[in-house]
Amino acid sequence: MPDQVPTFQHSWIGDQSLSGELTDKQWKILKAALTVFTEKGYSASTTSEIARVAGVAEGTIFRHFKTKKEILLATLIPLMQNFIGPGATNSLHDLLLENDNLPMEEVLLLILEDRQKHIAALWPLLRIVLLEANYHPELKDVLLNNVVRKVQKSFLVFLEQRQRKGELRDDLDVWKLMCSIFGGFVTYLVSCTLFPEREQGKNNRQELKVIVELFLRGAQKQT
Amino acid sequence: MPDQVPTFQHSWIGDQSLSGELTDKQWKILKAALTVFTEKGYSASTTSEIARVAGVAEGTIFRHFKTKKEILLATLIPLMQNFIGPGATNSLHDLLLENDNLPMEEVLLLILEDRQKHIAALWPLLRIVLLEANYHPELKDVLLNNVVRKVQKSFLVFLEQRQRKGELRDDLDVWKLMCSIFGGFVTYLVSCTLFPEREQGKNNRQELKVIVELFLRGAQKQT
Amino acid sequence: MPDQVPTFQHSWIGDQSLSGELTDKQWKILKAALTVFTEKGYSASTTSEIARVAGVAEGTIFRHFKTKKEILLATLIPLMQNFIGPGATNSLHDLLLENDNLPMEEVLLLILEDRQKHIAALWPLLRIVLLEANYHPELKDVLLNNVVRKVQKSFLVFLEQRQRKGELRDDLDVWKLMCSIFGGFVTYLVSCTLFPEREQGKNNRQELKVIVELFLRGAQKQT
Amino acid sequence: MPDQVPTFQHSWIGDQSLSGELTDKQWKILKAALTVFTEKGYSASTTSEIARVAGVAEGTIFRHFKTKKEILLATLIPLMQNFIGPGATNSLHDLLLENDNLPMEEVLLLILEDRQKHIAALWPLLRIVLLEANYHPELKDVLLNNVVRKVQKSFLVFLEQRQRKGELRDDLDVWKLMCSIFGGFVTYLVSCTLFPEREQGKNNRQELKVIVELFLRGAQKQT
DNA sequence: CATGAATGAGTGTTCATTCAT
DNA sequence: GATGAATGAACACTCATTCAT
Repeated sequence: MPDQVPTFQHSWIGDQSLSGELTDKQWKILKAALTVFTEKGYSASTTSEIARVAGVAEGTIFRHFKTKKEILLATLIPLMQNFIGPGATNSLHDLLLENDNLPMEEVLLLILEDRQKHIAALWPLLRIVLLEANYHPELKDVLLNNVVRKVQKSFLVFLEQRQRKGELRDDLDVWKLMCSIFGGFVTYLVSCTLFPEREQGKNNRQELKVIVELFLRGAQKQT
Repeated sequence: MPDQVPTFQHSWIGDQSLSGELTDKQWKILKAALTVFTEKGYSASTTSEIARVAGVAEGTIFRHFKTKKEILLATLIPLMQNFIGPGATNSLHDLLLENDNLPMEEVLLLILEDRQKHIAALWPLLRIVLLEANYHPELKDVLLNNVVRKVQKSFLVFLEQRQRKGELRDDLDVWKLMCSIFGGFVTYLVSCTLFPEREQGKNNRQELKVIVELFLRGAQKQT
Repeated sequence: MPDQVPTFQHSWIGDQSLSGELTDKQWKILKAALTVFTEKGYSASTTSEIARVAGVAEGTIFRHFKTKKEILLATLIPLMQNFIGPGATNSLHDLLLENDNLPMEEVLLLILEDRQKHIAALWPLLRIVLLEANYHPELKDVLLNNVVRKVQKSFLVFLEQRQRKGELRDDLDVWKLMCSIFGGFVTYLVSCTLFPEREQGKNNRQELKVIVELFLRGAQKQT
Repeated sequence: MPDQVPTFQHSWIGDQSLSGELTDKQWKILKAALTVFTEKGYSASTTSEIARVAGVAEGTIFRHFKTKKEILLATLIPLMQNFIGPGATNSLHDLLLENDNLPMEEVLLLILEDRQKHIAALWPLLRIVLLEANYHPELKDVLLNNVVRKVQKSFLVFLEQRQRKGELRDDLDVWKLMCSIFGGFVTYLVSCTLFPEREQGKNNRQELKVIVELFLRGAQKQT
């Protein structure tokens, strides 16, 4: 996955790499750190293993990053800022632009399919971000501001548009609409992972369609 | 929270406390361990801090638990089996029994209010369980079998009843119904925590009502 | 082996058991200590294992012996004084008395056979005594004075008798005679243990006979 | 003693020092370990004392040796393979070659004198090897194969030669001849150490001569 | 007198960090 | 800049010894 990341463009931790350029060494170290953190979590990872995986000497790591914690931040924060965040909204944005005239139901299905692919590809990275954000406020802040809020915003914008178009109820808070569709969708993804037997042999697109339909028409039996 | 736990009645790790009785010392150690794990996570916690918090010598800990990991399991597994799991279903069960004749909408509201209180009370505990389950398969197993499956089941039973009564659509998988209401609800709770400013001055019960209403009637504008 | 030890009659370590009587508890502890020390050596043994093997509480041990080291001394010193030492000389003494008129060659054979049996029976005990004597001067003293010197003395007395009878050269130090026969014999025993394949299918008594014959007639080819 | 050891040329424990070169630090650690083990035995020695004696940090030890036990093996095994073993046979070999035409009696005397010096110089090392071989099969194996068997072999070869020359009885197992002279000699050495008063004022060479003479001519009075 | 839970100094070992080369 | 040996504080865990019951 990191191979698609062009370069870390914006901010950086500490005083190194202010230019936004990453040397080959730094790149190798961060890639290695991500691999190791992803497998064992931050606390259970050792700098010596990161060095080994990166193919550099242990001392070299501390020439680029003052502490182990700085490696964590230098790995995850740029990834959130430049990769997870943008990645989460860009494709969404394009998708919405290109399908502005499609009916709600179909656009939502496209969105969910796109999100599903995206999340699956990013899962190991997302997992470590979500886990470590619990113990490192710096991560939590960036996660909220650069990922969560952005995703919310594009969703909200989309929902508001459709609301204005008259395709969605306007007696309800858009926020709750988002909770509903997003929550239903994520819970479905999680339950597919936890209980894979339940989804065996089913058509994924068909299943997502049901989620969308349920969101739009509601659970109550029509009389 | 642990103060409400009467005694750990069922299983226990290793051969100690098979009777389900916890000595005062064991209780103190586990309570301290829970506190420390909750604050720092398992890996970053030290047995010496647990001992300090428990007010016992470090050696005492190892008289009761062979390894640090056993402390983790001995803390979280019984809590899941005897406290989180039952706590998650018991009150739900009673609630459903007592309100069998209430309309869907009202019962769901009662359920969500009850769940919200429950989750809020348990949050620190739930958080550490969810986090550590990522690194300890033993925890994941118990979490799935003693908590997740149980909660699902009571939900499903309830939804199926109402489906049979004709109050819910029967052209849909109950499982998806559950994903929808459960996901919408949890996402709402999470977003309240992450963005408290959004809920300020709002009536909680009123908000939950909207969630329920949205679930039942759907997001699409009625024509 | 300890079952044959009647009671520890003489000295005792510390102020307990001056009477020479051993309570049942003390007996059990010392027997257990001997077992454990014999298997793992003193340093690698733990008082908790001794207690377990003895079937008493760990605290009970320290009611009878002030320190772990005192257990070692209380176990091995009386055994050397009352069991190994006497055992090494008594049977020898009897054997010599009863066979005063037998020729040198035959008596020596009887002696070696008797010693071989004795050493084989005592080996685990002798081994721990010889090993720990290297690290505990108190043990070394008792070993020298109560075992080594005694064995030497009976040997020397015997050899001197035979020397006076004209059966042994009197131009040589009896001491050296003893070194020769004793050393040859012990080396033979050790090599039997280290290289058991070498003795397979051989008649033990015949082998000992060769040792004796070699000692008496020498290695040089007679012309 | 270690100062005479040039470098450890052959095998080594683990994957360090395969080249047979020892860094200064490794050398210091092993020398310190040998000192401490020699004084207190393996079990009673602590890695912290070894570090102190070696003049390095405790952590440094574990950069070179994975466990305490590996220190023991890395110390004693190469010493047996490259120092004790060869040292035990080399000088013997030369001695026999150079004195092939000397009479048995004189060669044996030279051998014993040489062995005596050798053993005296090596005694602390030999002692710890013999003691710890009782608890560590790996040590026992190397001791048997690289020391004991080698010494035996050179002895046996020598004795067989002399047997063929007609200087030793050929009606006897060479093995027993070896037990006899070797055992008598070692027992003499041991008794000199245990009872130094006995040898005071005596001429060592003269004493060894008696041992040899006794071995060759036997203890029986010639008529 | 016997117990065994409690102790805490000490153990072997790890690891983030430093620094001479 | 890169190295990797060295560090030493901290870690999980052990165990001889104590002492309230």
